[in-house]
Amino acid sequence: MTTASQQSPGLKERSPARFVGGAQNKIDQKGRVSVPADMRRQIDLESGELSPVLYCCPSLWAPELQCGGADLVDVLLEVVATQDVFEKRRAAMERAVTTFTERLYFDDNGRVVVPKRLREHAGLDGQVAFAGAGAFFTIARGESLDDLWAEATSLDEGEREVLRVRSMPSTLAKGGRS
Amino acid sequence: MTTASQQSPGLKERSPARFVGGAQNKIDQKGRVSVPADMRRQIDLESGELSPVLYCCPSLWAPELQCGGADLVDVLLEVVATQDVFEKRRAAMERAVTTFTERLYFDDNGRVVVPKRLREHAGLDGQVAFAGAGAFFTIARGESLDDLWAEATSLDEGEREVLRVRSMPSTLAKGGRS
DNA sequence: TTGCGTTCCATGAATTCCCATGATATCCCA
DNA sequence: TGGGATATCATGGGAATTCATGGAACGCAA
Repeated sequence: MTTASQQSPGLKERSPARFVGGAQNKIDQKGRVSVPADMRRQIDLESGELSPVLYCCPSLWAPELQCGGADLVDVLLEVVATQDVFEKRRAAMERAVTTFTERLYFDDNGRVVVPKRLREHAGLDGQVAFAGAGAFFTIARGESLDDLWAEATSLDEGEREVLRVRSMPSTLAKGGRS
Repeated sequence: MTTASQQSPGLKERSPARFVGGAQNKIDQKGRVSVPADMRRQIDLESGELSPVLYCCPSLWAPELQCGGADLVDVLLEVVATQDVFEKRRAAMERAVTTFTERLYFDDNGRVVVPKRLREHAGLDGQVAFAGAGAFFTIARGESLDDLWAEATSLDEGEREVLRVRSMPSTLAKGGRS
């Protein structure tokens, strides 16, 4: 409600922040990985009656995979749309998003097989990290979760102070205006 | 029937969650904690038809957890969006807010299991303190409620004034909690 | 046959569910 | 307005289920 009114008119009203949390699982020789239960649950939710499917796209910005439900391509196209690049470049990106996205199916243990091409793009081997990113989640190297954590918790004092002050309850007591 | 329930005409029917009050509960070996009944009630309210879920995010500026309903991630992303940091830095922060925020489910007794990573971030063990903070509430080490109280009651007049101004939401100021 | 991909079953560990308990708080009615 | 009856809460422990993962069996094409 609150944020919906601030979004650009064209955007569809979708439930925000579906994928959260992080996890580390193993990928085996055959390329099988268990998708963390809670993320699978989100996919289940969204797919309703249909049998749940995982859409998986190599990130154009990092050695990782971007995954989500049936709306993943839409989501990624929106992301691309926010990029400040030339029209031609953007067209290429849109093309890539649609062309290289793969549709993966779950076995009855909640695993998917990540195709070799995608595995290689993200350098997946042994431990892999799942990271919720709102409208989608990412799969990357196993240590990447710790990297992210380190990055997030390594604020210098200046930043910390700014954050603290601005995030006092007053700032967060939303709902005042609409 | 209290007069406090009168709302100014402009306000939405569905008021945003306001978490107030404090409590101390125990966290057990399995990482389970009872969420104080009144805070749980706020979550229930806000979630409406949906089964109530608790979102739980490690604070980036203190050893504590920020918790709230389904809109917590939105709230935190708004905060991050106000930050004056490099684009790249902000992206990392946004990512952190989603990746390290966990979605927790209540058991029949109103308990949630706090994942190990979050427990460690906040140093939760034994007694833990819940503190309402407006749009969200925090979970921290057990003694911190007393610390908070001590801190709040030991401000000099200058500090007190600053705090008062910063933490007085305009709507509350004019709306008039009696 | 050999290599590759897929489906199925097995297993230990972790997590969730469920019931029991004591302690407060709330209600109700004389 | 007492004070007992009844709900609500916070907490503990054990049973049952889910999860992640490994490996075997199966089918298919080169």
